[in-house]
Amino acid sequence: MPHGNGMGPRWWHRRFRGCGYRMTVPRQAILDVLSKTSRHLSAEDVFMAVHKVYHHVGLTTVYRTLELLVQMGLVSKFDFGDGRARYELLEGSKDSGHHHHLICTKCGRIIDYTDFIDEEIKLLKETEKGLSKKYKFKITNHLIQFYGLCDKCKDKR
Amino acid sequence: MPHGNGMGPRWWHRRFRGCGYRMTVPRQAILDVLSKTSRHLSAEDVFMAVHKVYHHVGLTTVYRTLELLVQMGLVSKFDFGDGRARYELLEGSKDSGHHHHLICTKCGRIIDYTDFIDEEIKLLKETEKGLSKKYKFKITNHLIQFYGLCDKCKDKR
DNA sequence: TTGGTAATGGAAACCATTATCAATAAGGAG
DNA sequence: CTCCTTATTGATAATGGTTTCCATTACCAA
Ligand SMILES: [Mn+2]
Ligand SMILES: [Mn+2]
Ligand SMILES: [Zn+2]
Ligand SMILES: [Zn+2]
Repeated sequence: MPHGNGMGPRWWHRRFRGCGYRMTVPRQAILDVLSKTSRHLSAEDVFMAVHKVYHHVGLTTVYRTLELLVQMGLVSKFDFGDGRARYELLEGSKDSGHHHHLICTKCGRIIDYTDFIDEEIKLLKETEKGLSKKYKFKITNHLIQFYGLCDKCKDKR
Repeated sequence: MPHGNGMGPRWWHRRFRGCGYRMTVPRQAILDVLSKTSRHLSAEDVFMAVHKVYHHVGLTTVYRTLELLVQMGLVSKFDFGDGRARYELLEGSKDSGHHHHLICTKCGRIIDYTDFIDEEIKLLKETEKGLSKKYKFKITNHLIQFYGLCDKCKDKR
């Protein structure tokens, strides 16, 4: 499900320059790949996709760039328990684009959902307030994942 | 914070035998270590603790046993993002003992909390209901972690 | 166009976890 | 208690995702 939000090469370029980074061919290519999928790609997935177009881009650069993008807040990094990190371009600036995951423990399918985010955010606020008071802990982020069986795996066997 | 709930060597022995497994010295030792701490130990942590008493127990066995305990439902396995799995004995049988985590992104401190579990469970139920309907997804488990700064790290710098 | 330096990529290192396999020992039968 | 079956163990090697190294390349401000 390729998206066509307002972001693109020009925007990224500005963003990079604004942070004092250079916009390079590998970085551009990696962002292109990420922006053209709604799947949760591993570093190697990204590498293979980029490699089809730019044979010279190395896996090391993919790792480095993904880490940079995460650090810049453009990309989220997840661990779904399959032994490799998975990356996903954050759409929209700031908090829009934030979502949670349903993970099928049988086939590994990942489902993004945003439907109930509002209620979860409310819970988050309350929890944050309570925990801040009790543990003097300043919450800056959260991770919520549900595990179970997807429709395809639920029935058979 | 060593706990003294109703479980112990005898109980574990029955549990193992009930599953058709043998109760061995390494397994006993690993359970002892896990039951005497409230920290979230890595496999190597467990190995080192066990090694002090039983020099002959190998790291491989620690990994194998921890995996077995997870699979038996006696131990939870977590990923706090530091590149190694962390294990924790589940106290109480069944769902009691279930809790969530506050993770300090600066010093790595982990705080268990159960205070707001009830509200989260309520949210979970609602979410589960909604998601089941919309995505035909059967939720069996969930992971909720809050990231931020602990009281010690919040202030300085 | 050029120079300073950030960025790159191939290879090697790293490191948590897993696979191998011969030796060991738990525990049921007798 | 002893024997026997076989689950379990542990030293070692292998695996595989991620990082580190470092000489080379190429952004981009001047
Ligand atoms: Mn997602
Ligand atoms: Mn815990
Ligand atoms: Zn599935
Ligand atoms: Zn801290």
